[in-house]
Amino acid sequence: MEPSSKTGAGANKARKPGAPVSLTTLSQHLGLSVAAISRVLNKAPAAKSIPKATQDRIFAAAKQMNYRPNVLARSLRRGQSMTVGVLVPEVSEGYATAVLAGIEQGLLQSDYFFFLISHYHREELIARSQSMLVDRSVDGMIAVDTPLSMHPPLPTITVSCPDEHEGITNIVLNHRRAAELAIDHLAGLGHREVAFIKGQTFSSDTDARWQAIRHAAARAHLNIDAKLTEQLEGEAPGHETGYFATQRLLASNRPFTALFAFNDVSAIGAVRALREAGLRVPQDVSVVGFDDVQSAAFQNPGLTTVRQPLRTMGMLAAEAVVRRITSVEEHVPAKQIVVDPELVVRDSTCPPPTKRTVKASQ
Amino acid sequence: MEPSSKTGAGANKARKPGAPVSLTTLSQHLGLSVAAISRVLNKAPAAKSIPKATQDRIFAAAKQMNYRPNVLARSLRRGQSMTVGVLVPEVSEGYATAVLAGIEQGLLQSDYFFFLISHYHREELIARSQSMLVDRSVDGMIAVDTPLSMHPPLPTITVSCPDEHEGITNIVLNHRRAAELAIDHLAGLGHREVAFIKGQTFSSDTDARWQAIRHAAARAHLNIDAKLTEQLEGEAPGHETGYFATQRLLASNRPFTALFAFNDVSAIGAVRALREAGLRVPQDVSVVGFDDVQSAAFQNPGLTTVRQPLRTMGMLAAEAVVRRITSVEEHVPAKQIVVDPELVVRDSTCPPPTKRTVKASQ
DNA sequence: TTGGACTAGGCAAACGTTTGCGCCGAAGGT
DNA sequence: ACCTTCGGCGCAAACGTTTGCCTAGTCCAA
Repeated sequence: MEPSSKTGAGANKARKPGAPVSLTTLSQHLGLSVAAISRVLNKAPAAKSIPKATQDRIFAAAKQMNYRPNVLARSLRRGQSMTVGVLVPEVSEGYATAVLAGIEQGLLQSDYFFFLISHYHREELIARSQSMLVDRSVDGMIAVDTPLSMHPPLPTITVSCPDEHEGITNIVLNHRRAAELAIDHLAGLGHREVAFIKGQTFSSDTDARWQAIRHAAARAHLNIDAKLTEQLEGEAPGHETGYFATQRLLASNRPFTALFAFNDVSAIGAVRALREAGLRVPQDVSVVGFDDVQSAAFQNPGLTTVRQPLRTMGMLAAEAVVRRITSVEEHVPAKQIVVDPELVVRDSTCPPPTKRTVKASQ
Repeated sequence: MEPSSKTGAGANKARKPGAPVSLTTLSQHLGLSVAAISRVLNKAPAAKSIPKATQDRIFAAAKQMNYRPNVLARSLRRGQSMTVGVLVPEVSEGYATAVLAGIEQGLLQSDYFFFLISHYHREELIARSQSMLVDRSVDGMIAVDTPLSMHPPLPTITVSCPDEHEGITNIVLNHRRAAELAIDHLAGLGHREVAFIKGQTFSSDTDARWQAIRHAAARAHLNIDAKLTEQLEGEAPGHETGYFATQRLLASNRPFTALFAFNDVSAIGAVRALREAGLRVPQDVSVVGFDDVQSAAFQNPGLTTVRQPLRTMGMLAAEAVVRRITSVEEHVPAKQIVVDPELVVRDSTCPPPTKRTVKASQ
């Protein structure tokens, strides 16, 4: 007649041995209601009224039967999936990948998983990805170098996306400082004729970086020759784009003693183009990259570059999005989080050649 | 009294304007049961008995109210989450990243999403990741260059994991052919003293590749000098490992005219070590890499390498795992899927120097 | 007139959790 | 003796789907 024995014996449904063990399984095993078990296992406040002895029984049974909560059911009920969506231009070498590594680390620390989608900078894919992620009930989003197409209905953090969406926190590099590091380095070495390669139009950092460069150049009394600025072209972010941009630069037949590329990958392409034109790096032309991707140190020559703390930026993004998801209070979130660059001097820069006879040797 | 008007007027619960629209919302709007709507929207066989006019009404309302099925509820009910888990050693430049790009593409084509976890080759992390993924109710798994710790209870595809787990399909390179391509290339150029850098012990390809190399060397009547074989050491898969391995090779003071590295990343490190020792690549020492990662072409010199179709391997893995998940019939799956390598000759290889005076110049 | 067969759907159970509320007994206060 | 207050749980609804089974009407043949 006592309820425990009744429920305990009332295990009318025999469990298949292979089937996963649910709260119901446990409740039959223990002669307790699923409610009680759920509360105890989740250490809910209501579990306070349940005596220690019972709690221990519950924990022991859960461990012994290897109970694993069904995340889908829990998510459905709780209305949060412990999942965030991550949008990147693409999974390849370089920028986004390094950030992604940081995101992964940061999210995993808080028990969040993520769905990854790459959109190859195609606008309709960005839109579609955003809504697919929402449909998948992610709790938030992180967008890396991605111009968001719609205003996201979820907590969202962007990395290097300067378009000012309302209520979105942007993780951004201190562009001004970055530009000054590179420009001052080159000017300090004595360079006066510096060529520039700007980023693709679709890349979110392009404008901000360029503004910063102009500012830093003016500050260093360095003249920017419009004829010595080129732009990365094409969708693919590979080395070729930098290679071609440099070829165009060389074709203009204006002499330059240094080149500041938009990123390391294009800088590497640039080095190749210079070399093919018979110019030595750094003796004839110094080259400065941007990002400090892993392979930058192992280029030949080792690439002088402005390091972005990419992995850190990813971690910051992850922490920020989790904070936004879990914070109940709606205190207005920071508009941006600024991280600082660092100049890494390697072997691709040196003082300019003393005689001014340098020219595309052709 | 008619049921339609009754249910239609019976919309007792007013929907919050911001709340997502569910089947219930639609059913109240249409005066139909959720069951009918679900069947029609899913084009279930039972929907056949529902007239075209009603179906059209349903579709129209779903579109107009922008109904999006709740994936969690659906997954819970159906018992499948349309999600697979992907295990990689780490998100960085090189091997795993390229495979990952293929996996992403392949999965997205079939409307599968994926959870990504990297384990940094740490055994306890592999075990933990595997069970976390199972807890997240993934429908299957793909493991890239990962020694699985437990036999997975789910459809699983591995990429380059030769440990023979029962019922697992492994995507694998034709190692024999790969070795022959490289060895025959070097032997054909006239190299007789070839150094080798093997992979880290934890890397799944290491053994198979080394066997294949020995076989190919024997076939080409090329002697393998045990003193001229080194191994990558350390956990991190960066360029440094190749750099240090090459330094050890040089320290042995045995002359060699060519070096076959385990992968491109270590080959790049090797080039730097050689250069620092005063050796020119390729004039003094030819270097052959493996993988053909994106930056290989833009090394200086451009790296001769054995290309693995990494992206394709990822796509194959994705397609295979989807096939395994969705196939009802339990026909024994293929043990492995073999893909073919390709030799990419660039500028890091040439015939050996004619005079045999080459030696570590120090 | 009865009995299929077909049409057009509805009911309710399930999937596994979480959680608001309620119930019962015992202890304690007045 | 009665009321209150806990302690120790249990009931059942809810999250949003999917799906096996049912019903109510209609049409047609026997």
